[in-house]
Amino acid sequence: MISVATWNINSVRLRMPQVERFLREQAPDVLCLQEIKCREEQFPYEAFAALGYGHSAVHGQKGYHGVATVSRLPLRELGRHDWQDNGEARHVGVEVAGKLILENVYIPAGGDIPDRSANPKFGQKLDFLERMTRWADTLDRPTLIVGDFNIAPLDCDVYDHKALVKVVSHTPQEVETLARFRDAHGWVDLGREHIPAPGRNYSWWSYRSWWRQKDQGRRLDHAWASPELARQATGHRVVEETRHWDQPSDHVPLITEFDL
DNA sequence: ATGGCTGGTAGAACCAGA
Repeated sequence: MISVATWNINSVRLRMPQVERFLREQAPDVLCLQEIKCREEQFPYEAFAALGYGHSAVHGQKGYHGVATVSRLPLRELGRHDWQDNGEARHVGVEVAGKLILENVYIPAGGDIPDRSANPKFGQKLDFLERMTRWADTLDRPTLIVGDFNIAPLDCDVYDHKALVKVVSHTPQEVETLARFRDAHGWVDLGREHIPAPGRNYSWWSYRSWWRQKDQGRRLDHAWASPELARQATGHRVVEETRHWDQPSDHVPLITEFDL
């Protein structure tokens, strides 16, 4: 059995107490982090090693973004894609224990206005997805891709579909672009395999207080597997309680278990 | 109903998140 967690941590250095608690309580074999917000030399390797997570693949940058995969099992780094073609650190790929190809990705948020000409960030988000799609079309090994996709694909993945259909993260253009990525490889959305729609399955709530009070969540974080690997997924859960801890990330972790 | 919150880099207000 191999268990893989993914969590947008919103600054790994600030959030290490929460990460430690999560690893002690949930004990996944592998943890994929997004938004570590530090350079590689600033990453808390020693703290992870002390918890048993001595293997890591870190792709960081100063201040923003950044991803890291830490593991109790040996990792072999496979590479880092720059699907936005602008130097931002948003992906790292590894092989876990010679058994699992694991891609850790942080898809761009996309800014405020869902229009490529008015808002270049929205175009960059779509371009990122289209480059991912071309990459997915070439895959020839069972793969797991996890991370913060910054898209809530189903109507039931947001608290109010009608209210959010023009809000970046839930627009038809993003949902359709993500569907083309899915279809390029036949990815299986494990979150909805194990928690069928319209079951409650949010992974993000704004820090702004009334959003939290009204449970206005969105499902932005995902674990998608190749079809053959998806059949080996034996469990999947959202650890929602972390959103109620002190100084929480605005995202909560997902954990998927595989019979490997 | 409002994204009226949060983190990083600054070294005061910005940018970025989504």
